[in-house]
Amino acid sequence: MTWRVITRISRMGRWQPGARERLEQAALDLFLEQGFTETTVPQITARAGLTTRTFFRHFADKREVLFAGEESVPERVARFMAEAPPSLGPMELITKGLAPAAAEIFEGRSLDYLLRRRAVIDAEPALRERELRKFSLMSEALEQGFRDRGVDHLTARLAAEIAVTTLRIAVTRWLDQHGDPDLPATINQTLAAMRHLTNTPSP
Amino acid sequence: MTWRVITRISRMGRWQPGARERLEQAALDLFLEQGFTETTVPQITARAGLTTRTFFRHFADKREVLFAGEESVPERVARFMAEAPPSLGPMELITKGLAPAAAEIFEGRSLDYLLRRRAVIDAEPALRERELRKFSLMSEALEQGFRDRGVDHLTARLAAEIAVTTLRIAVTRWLDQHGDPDLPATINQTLAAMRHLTNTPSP
DNA sequence: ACAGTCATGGCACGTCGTGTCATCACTATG
DNA sequence: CATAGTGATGACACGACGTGCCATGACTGT
Repeated sequence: MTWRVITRISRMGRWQPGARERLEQAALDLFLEQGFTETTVPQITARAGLTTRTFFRHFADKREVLFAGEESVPERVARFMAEAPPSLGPMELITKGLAPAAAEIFEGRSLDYLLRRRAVIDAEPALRERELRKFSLMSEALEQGFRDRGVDHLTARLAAEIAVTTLRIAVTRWLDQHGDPDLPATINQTLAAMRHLTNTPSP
Repeated sequence: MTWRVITRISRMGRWQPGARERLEQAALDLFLEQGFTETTVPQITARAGLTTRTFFRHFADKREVLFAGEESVPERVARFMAEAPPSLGPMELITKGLAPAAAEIFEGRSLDYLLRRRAVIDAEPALRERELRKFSLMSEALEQGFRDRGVDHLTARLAAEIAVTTLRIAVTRWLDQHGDPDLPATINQTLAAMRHLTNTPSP
């Protein structure tokens, strides 16, 4: 019963477990209901049964509540690349590793959650900025991973950006199609299109 | 009615002309002296001889003062692509058009200004976010331009991202080398490296 | 000379994000 | 069982950001 939940939260408010998750859920719901800008932090914390100050202990700013868990992406990327066969060149590694890596990163989040989250982000330029930064951090981790594998600076940077760009476009297409071809398949399709485009001879 | 336009432009302000430019100069100087976060808007306006309220009439927020003039980039991109020979494919257009287009966009700004501006942006994550957004807007304009030339949706998106990525990396390298090989040459080098990377066969 | 236009000045206000200290539940230790 | 320690939360103050609103004064056109 909603009544019981609310009562328990309001009564035992202090130290109820899952504060972070409650904040994420309340924030996403409110952003969908009334928009990101129109939602204040006190509104989020009130729905989660917490105080404003606590919100900023869990998230650096109001936008970060939509990007929880992504801070581990760079180190996961680094581990993934360190474990890959050293013989693989940059483009080979992207071709063979991007799809499984992306599948690992996105596992555990439902398609419905991803779609609702994207709707909020796409509606707010400030949130799109933050999302671009997240991808940028991922690109930096990729670049470092390539360099650790002996790839020269420029090639590492290019390969990292190509990988992230492909992933971003593939995820967009995947969500546009409501997940119909699964993400790995969409990534490989996008990679194929990228190859075809860049291999076009210029007469 | 050309004389009317000129008159309006020459009358830039209530007391002293060039309010916008003074704000940009004061902001860049202060950001370099004491950092972006440590600089308040009242400090900028005090140095420029204006008030806080006036700052936000010229710039949407504190970060935008470093990106003045870039709001015209998307439409300039659109015009550039509309004027290009329709026979050129996406990759041909990038190969032949990116360098001159970039040269046009960056003309009139001194290398010293660009280097100091980059130092400020690189030191502040919030400013890097905004810069990523500017490139994203440029990419959207490019994508629309490709689609207007009859390119399919996915290829247009890929080509736009490749062009922007190449430009970004080339500008970074160009500034790293203090402008030694000029920007068009650096862009073409970067494009060559991109071609070489993506054309690598995967055994 | 007169009225209109427009950038600026000035003020109030809500929101964001942080510093600081107090409070309370849980835990370890004796 | 008592006590101190730990760690998350509550509560308050505060500066900075950004906006709405109206007043002011210089310039423009008639």
